[in-house]
Amino acid sequence: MKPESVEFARVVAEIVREVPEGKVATYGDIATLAGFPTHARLVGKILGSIGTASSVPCHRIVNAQGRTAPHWLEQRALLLSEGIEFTSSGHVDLRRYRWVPPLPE
DNA sequence: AGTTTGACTGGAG
DNA sequence: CCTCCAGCCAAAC
Repeated sequence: MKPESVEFARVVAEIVREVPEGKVATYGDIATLAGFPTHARLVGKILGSIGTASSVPCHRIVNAQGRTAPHWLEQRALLLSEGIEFTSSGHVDLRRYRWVPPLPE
């Protein structure tokens, strides 16, 4: 099997779980933090395989444009309930809500 | 082993 | 703001 794929999926879940309420992260960010900057699409696939029932707040993950997933209509409502504001065109204001991981001094 | 697909990205029209 | 296009890379067929 491929330990890399399993590890990647595991790390992605770990990172997404660290995203605080009221904040969002992009697929590219998660992929980069996981150690694979070029696998943004894989992040989406993994989150999809995880499912919303998981302890991973996958609804806080949006694309680099601050837009919600095209095939997941409920996501927008979830973000709104966490206090995240959307612009008139329906995208998250990344300028204010993008999550920045805690830096180790 | 070749082709298609995708919860992406950034730029162009 | 919207849609389309090309680049990207691993998983699924």
